[in-house]
Amino acid sequence: METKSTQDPLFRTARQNRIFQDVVDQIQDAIIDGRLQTGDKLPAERELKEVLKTSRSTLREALRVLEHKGLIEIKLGVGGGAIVKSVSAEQVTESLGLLIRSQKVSLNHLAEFREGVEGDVTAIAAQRARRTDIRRLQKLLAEAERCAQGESTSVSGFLQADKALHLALARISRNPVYISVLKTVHENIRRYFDRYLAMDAAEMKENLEDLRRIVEAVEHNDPGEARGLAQAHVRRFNQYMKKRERKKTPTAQHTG
Amino acid sequence: METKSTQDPLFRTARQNRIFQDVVDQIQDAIIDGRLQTGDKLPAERELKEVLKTSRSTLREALRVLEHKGLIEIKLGVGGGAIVKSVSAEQVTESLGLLIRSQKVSLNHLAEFREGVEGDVTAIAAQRARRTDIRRLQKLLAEAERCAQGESTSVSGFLQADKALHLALARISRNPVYISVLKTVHENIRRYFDRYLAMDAAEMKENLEDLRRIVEAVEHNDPGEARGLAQAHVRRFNQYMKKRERKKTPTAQHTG
DNA sequence: ACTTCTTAATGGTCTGACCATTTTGCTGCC
DNA sequence: GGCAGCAAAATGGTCAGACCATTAAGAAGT
Repeated sequence: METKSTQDPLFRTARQNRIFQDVVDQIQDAIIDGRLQTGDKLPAERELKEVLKTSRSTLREALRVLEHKGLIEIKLGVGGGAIVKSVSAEQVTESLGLLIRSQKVSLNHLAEFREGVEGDVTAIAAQRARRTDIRRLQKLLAEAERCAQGESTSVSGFLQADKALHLALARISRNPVYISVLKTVHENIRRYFDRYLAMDAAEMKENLEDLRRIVEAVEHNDPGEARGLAQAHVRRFNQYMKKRERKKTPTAQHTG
Repeated sequence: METKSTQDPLFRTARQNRIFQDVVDQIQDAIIDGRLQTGDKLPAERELKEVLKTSRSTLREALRVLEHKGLIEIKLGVGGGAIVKSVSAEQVTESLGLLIRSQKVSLNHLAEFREGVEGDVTAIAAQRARRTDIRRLQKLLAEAERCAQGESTSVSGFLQADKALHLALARISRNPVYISVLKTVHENIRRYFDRYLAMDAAEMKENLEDLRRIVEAVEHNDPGEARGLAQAHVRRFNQYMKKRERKKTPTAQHTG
């Protein structure tokens, strides 16, 4: 059975005696299969514990988990309580973020992944962009331009516009998987590699030119060109980061 | 300020009165910056609550969150307690899985994403495959062959081998981001679209041929060819699923 | 009609108890 | 001496009940 080592475990160890887990499962299932809709409010803890025949502490541990999963939101005070949230990409972000922060993922890993995904997304966007999409891209491009060349150049503003542009491209794909994944990546690039991002004017200009050409390719519905440009853009960006990494003292060493 | 709508919130609402959250943060930070190493054991709840000057229930809510984040593992009995786990990709899987299951993501979305990512991964694998990698692929291929053509054809066996092969390709990339992401996708395809997967012999044979050619391309270090084949393979696979979807009653409609 | 106060619902925390599981080591038989 | 089985203690899991903090809604006063 060669597959044994690679296959995921078919079953998880059945831990009995975890009532809270059962509660989590019950509520989660209800949310996933639609018996609980987004916006619905769960009964108050003191009621729910009666229904579930459990104690309040156990119930609360379950609610904590559901909250952390992003399935419910808990509000305080009168009329508060647990409200079913629409499942979103937030949690994906957090866990991939943990992975990145804990030094399991190097800058190169992330960059390689980004290169592939951003390339795909941009190519798809080039196929699907409508006129309103293009207008939106151009707006963001103008914003980036303003930050890069205007009287008051702003690196952080430029980076923000850059990020917004990438996310806008993801949205044009209209594929929630791409949107979540790219959001995650950008979120974590910003949060954990901010220290490296001190672009000089020349770099910003290069980057801006990249963006301009990408938007142009999307505008002309040229997926191949768009993909290549996006990939080159990511590579360039990564090289800036690596340059900074070499210069500054890395605060996080690799443990591998 | 066009960027406002797209930018992520800079700060989250500062919720005081969430002691457990503070506990979560403290422990998590300790893990992330290395003061707590993988394998370390946290003090017993009754001790830790004294150190943190909190109650056991509050502490337990915090531990529950940390456990769910995959940062600790809790064992029962004497010598049990919370043990620091190495951060892994598990959690990414779960949250993306949630997104997929909650019908925010259609089969087409997933397929499109898969096509891009599997293409990238396979191309990278074709660049990096070593001899041992190739051997491993060939083993898996033989396994798939056995299930598809042998005296006792087994669809589920074939699908498992197929999945294992895709994951093996991801591992050859040696990029943990790709590995996690693909694991997630396959995990969720299997778990939630299983009902569609009742391949007939002809389909299995087609699929097997796809796999054979992919492995061959990887073996010959031909990234372009590998990418194209992988993409075609995903497309074909998706078409099977869609065919099944049309036939059977869809249990999940789209909400938007 | 507006402001302010009161009240009650609800989540957050705390205490202390008991239960269930698991390791450890002791006991006693062979 | 060694091994089976049992007893004890450590530790997480659950429970019940109390009180605190926050919030929205209604009551009261101007």
